[in-house]
This record gives sequence, structure tokens and C-alpha cells, in this order.
Amino acid sequence: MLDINLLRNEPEKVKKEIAKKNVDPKKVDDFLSLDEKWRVSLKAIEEKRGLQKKLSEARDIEAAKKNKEEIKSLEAQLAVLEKDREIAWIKIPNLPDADVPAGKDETGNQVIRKWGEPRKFDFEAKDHMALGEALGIIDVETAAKVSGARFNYLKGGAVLLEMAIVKYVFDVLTSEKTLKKIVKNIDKNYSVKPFIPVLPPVMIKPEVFKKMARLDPGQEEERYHLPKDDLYLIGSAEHALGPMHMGETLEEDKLPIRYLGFSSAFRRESGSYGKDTHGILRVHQFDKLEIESFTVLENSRKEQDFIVAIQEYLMQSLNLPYQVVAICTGDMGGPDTRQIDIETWMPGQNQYRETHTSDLMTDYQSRRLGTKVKRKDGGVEFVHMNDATGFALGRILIAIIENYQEKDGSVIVPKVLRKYAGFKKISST
RNA sequence: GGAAGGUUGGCAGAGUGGUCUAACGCGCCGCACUUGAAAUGCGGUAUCCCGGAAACGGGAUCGGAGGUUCGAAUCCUCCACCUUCCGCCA
Repeated sequence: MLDINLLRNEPEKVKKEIAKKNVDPKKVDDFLSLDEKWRVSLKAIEEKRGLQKKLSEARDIEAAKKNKEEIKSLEAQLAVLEKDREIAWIKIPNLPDADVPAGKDETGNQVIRKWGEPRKFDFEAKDHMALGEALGIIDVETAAKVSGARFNYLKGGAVLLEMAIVKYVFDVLTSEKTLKKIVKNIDKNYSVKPFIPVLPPVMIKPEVFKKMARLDPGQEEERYHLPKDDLYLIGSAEHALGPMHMGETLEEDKLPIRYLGFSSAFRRESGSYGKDTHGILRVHQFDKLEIESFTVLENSRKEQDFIVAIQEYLMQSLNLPYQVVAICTGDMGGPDTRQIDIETWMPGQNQYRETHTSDLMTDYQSRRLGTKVKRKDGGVEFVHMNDATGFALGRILIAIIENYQEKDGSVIVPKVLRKYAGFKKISST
């Protein structure tokens, strides 16, 4: 949620900014009108409560009884107002940063840079499904029988390759030495504090999910819910990493706090029927390495730049061609102030496909989570949060299988992963 | 799944219906004493909301929600979490 003072003091600015995100500016007026009503109601009730105390002290039981009835009816009104006000508040998204390209939808996204050349094959390149099935490492048919559409079994070399990637990324992000190399392009004096490896829970409570601004109206359809226990399956490790410090006030010298999580991610993919039905590009369950970091406000943009630099370092070390995309105002997420995606070249589809995202959320999430930082000068403010993909393992496996395929249908293991995988090539047996 | 005990301010911990504006202590901050420090003494030390330029005023908060009462940290109901035990279990 946005800062209440910003909404009250600069509504025109907020309206102008959210319009860029295709959000109706009227939502600001809706909120402010409810806020005003709420304030009036609150003031009235507080006066009556003060009176109730005095009457009670004076043992004026008759007057107190009467006053109590009035308080009760006012409280009922206030509760309704409070709820409506909160709902209206949440509907207002974070404001886009100044350098975010303006645009209505994904056509407004801008490729900022490209790295690597799509490989020219001297044979007909196959897609990951054809390769994976032939190699016996991807099986969607059995998964369809056992679990339904949009599920998959990974087997053999694909499994070992995934594990190799996981271990490799954990090695990179926990090494100060490697991070120092990466940060040079951003600001050589910036913090290279290593990431803390995390295996998070994959089920979380609804109220926590809401505080992360990931279960707001319109998003529930995308989530798996376990009604018996009222728990949700996470759609990303972000959902369990982001709330790790909710309700806490962190000391400034503890920041930045950086986590690297590994978990399965669960998505209903409602509304995407018929889209990407082939292969394992869009599935209900996949594993993902996720980056989450907490910083002071003046560092959060630099932190995002650093995170993107890490993503690119990893991509380059795997020698996968990619492009970095600045997501435009109309296509970015509600809690984001700046979103940068990476799209990886996939020869099987002859196009770049989204594999990474990096979200700068500023204090939009931390305000509802109650995650604060106590500055050295004694001031307390909300921390800034960044969240980003380390590797979405299903999709990066697709990229590796398709980019590293050989004429005979085998797949070469990227050099940097060989010592982790223990083999150089995946062949049919 | 069953049972018992617990959850109070930064920490520790008292408080079983009005004197709670939450004791005592520790920690922290300020001042005094001191060449400096320690010790000592005095004072101050939670968060959030509303109003206010500010000083300040009002309100809420004793795990959470609801209830009883003129009045709740205290009584009642439900829930969550923690500790321990039994059962089951990777």
C-alpha cells in the first residue's frame, strides 16, 4: 500500500502516475472520500470513548449505559468504513519510477540490451519436448495420467542438471569474491554481503499472502488453496521470503539482508487455457531459485541494478543468449515501481521467452508487512524490498536443452555446470 | 489426534474486576558528582491512529477475535502460537 500522506497531500500526482499503469485515477478519489468519512467517524467515537471513561470513573451508571449504546452503534459504522477504506487503499498500486517507459501493454516494453547471438544450427533444431521425450528426461504423458494437464515428470539427466544449477547458483550468490566481480559494473563500493540460502515453507497463511500484495482481489484465482487448513500454496518462494521480517524493526547496520530461496512454485494458470500448452514452459508446479532483499530506501534502486547484474552474470556463464527488457508502466506488476525482465532465446520456438523478472517494490509491501528499519540517526522508516528470479528451473532447462542440443538429439552440459552435474552430455541410453 | 502449562513494555517479570496513567529489576538516554571512567543520585525511556505548524490534546493496544460489565491485563467463548507429555510419523 502507498503512504497515506502521499495520498492525502498529493492526490493529483498519484492519479497521474497510476493512470500510466492503466489504473482508473478515480480510485484515488474513492479512497480519499472513504478516508475522510472514516476520520470523521473515528473522531466522534473517540470523543464518546473519552466520555465513557469519565462517566465510569464518576460511577454515573445511567449516563454510561446510554453512552455505551451510542458507542456500539458508532463502532458498527466505523468497522464498515474501516474495511471499505482498506479495500480502496489496497486497490491503488505503487507508482512507476521516473525512467520506466510509458506504455499501455506489453507492446510498450523496451529491450534495453541484448547479449549473445542465437546459435545457427546446421541441422533442424528440435524443441525441448521432442528432445526431452526422446532422451527420456521429460515425461508429461505419465504426469497427465497421474496429476492432469500442465504437470511433468523430470527424470534422469534433467534432474541432475537441475540440481547442478541449484548448487552452482548457491555457490555464486554466497561467494563475496564472485559478488565483488559482479558489483564492479554497478558501483565498486556497493555492499557485496552474501546471500543467505533458504528453503522456505511452501504453504502460507492468507493474511500473510495479502500483506505481500499477492492475494488481492483478482489474484485469488491464480492461487492454490487448501481449505481444510486455510493455507495457500506459494506461487513463488518470494511469497514466503518477503514476510520473513514482518512486524520487525531491523537495525540499519544489518542491511542489506539478502536471501536466496529454493522452492517449488504452484500456479493454477487460470485464464491461460490454450496458451503455451506444449511442453513444460507453463506448468502448475515448477522449481525456482528466488532472490529477495531488504535495503534502506536510498539503496533499493542500486540493489535492483545489482540483482539484474547477478542474473546476467549467471546467464552469461551458461552462455545463453538473452535480452534485458524494461517493462512499461502498463505491463508491470501492481506493487512494482520498476520491473526488469530477462528473456532467453529458445531455438525450439525461435523467439525470446520470459525466464526472469526483477521487481523493485520500494516500501509498497513493507508498509503492510510492518517491516521497518531503525536508521543510525534514530529515525524509523519502512525498508525497501526487491524480489527477483534467480533461475526458474523449468524454463532454464528448456533453454539449455534447446540451445545445447546436438544433431543426434543429445544435450551438451554447459561448461560451468559440468563439475556439479558430474557428466558432460545427456544422451539417450 | 489427545492432555497440561504458557503468551504482559527492548529484556526479565509482578499483577485474578475500579487506586493499571501496568510494580520491582536490568538495559538504554539525559543531567549531577568526577581530570576521565566506574559507582552513586535525580529525571526520562513502547507502538499505532486522529487532530495540531509546534507545544500538546484525545483515542487504541497486556498473543488475536468476539462476549459479559457503568468499568476488563484480570471473568466467559473461540482461534493462533510456544513449551512439555502421550499417540502417529519421514
